[in-house]
Amino acid sequence: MGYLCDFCGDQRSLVYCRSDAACLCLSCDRNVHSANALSRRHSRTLVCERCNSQPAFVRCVDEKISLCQNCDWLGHGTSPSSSTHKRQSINCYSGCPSAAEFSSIWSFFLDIPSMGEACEQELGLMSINENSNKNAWASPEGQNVSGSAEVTDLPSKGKSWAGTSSVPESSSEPRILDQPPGPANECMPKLYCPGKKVSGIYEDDDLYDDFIMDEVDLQLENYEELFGMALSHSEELFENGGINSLFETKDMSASAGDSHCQGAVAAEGSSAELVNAIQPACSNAASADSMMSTKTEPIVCFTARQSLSNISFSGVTKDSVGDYQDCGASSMLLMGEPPWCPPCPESSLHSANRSNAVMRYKEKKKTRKFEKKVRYASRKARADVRKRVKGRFVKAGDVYDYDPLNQTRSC
DNA sequence: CCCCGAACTTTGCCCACATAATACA
DNA sequence: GATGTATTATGTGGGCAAAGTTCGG
Repeated sequence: MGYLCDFCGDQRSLVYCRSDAACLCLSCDRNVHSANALSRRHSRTLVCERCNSQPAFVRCVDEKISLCQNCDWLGHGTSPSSSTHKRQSINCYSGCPSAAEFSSIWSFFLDIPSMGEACEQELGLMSINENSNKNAWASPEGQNVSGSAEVTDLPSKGKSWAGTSSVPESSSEPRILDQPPGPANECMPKLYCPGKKVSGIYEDDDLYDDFIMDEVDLQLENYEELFGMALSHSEELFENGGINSLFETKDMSASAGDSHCQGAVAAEGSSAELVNAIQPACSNAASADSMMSTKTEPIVCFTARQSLSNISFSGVTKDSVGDYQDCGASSMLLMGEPPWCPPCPESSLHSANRSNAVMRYKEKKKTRKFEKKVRYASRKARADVRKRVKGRFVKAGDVYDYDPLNQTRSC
């Protein structure tokens, strides 16, 4: 990734696609992401104008520059003078927005010289016809209408998510960025802690009042049919790094009963408000891989499409649930109760069912095959016939204790 | 309920080498 | 820009050791 478009190698890259881990010019962005419904859902954002390699996460109003989290910290976190710069979070988009629509997403859109030019050239005649589905266009990562939100504390010091595995967070609630980046990752867990009133996240959002996973029948018995349909899709998403579901905890049983803060939830819903309310925890977030590698903070990102009473989780399959190690997320899904939901009497009524569900889940997981994907069949073929000593390859001609071909030993 | 040790399970590393990827002329 | 050569990086599987987990006393 660099200054030039990863696709055409000709134009300047302006947009970063996390799913493709690619920097693209507007023209290629449109071409690539109008190919099919899946690619259209790829979430994109601006490229950091400083390092030109990472997705921009915030825009410095004073400097008129879009920055990734790392560059933001380097630029604003270390210098007292620049730390007071006003910054806006940059939100993601999907679909193939027109110039006007870009402007509505990013109020600063036309302030970006290269964007303005490119836009006139490349997007002038574009429309959003193919995005008749508002959801595809509506920011899958939960930007608000303006497409940008002023934020205060940006995750920062020592938490460069670009290079490490921390997860940046942002809030849908506009906040002023008048302070230097503070300690990272403080906000995200708090956002979803039960019992903690999170200002701005829930209070203005009626939808959230109804967003209770218990209403969603996500019992284990259903997960086959629930996830089955998403299987192929999710595989592609996982392969492409376009992961909507990011799970990372170790112990399902522990987290299953854990009502305390288990992580962030990002959702892409039919309701923009819902989206706004919950997705920002992961919006503008680290690339999927960095999120995946986050060991310290359990992260749950799911995609809810459709009404709340009929949520499906794209990107979450029965396998992906298991693949991510019995995590809080899977338990959440399987138990039909969000991890941030405080214990309540009703939930105890279902404890028996839950135990059964967990048991069945564990058994299923036990028998599940972890299929390894072989990238180079030729290498596999060679490895399959290579002689070994205690499992290790040996030089040709050396004594061996295992020959896969005839299961004999030379010594 | 807590602690300890044994048994069991999971994870990650090692090896050689063909081949893919990259750099350079 | 196209081609050829040299160098570097990658990936493949079975066995082992270490780490982690479970379970019974």
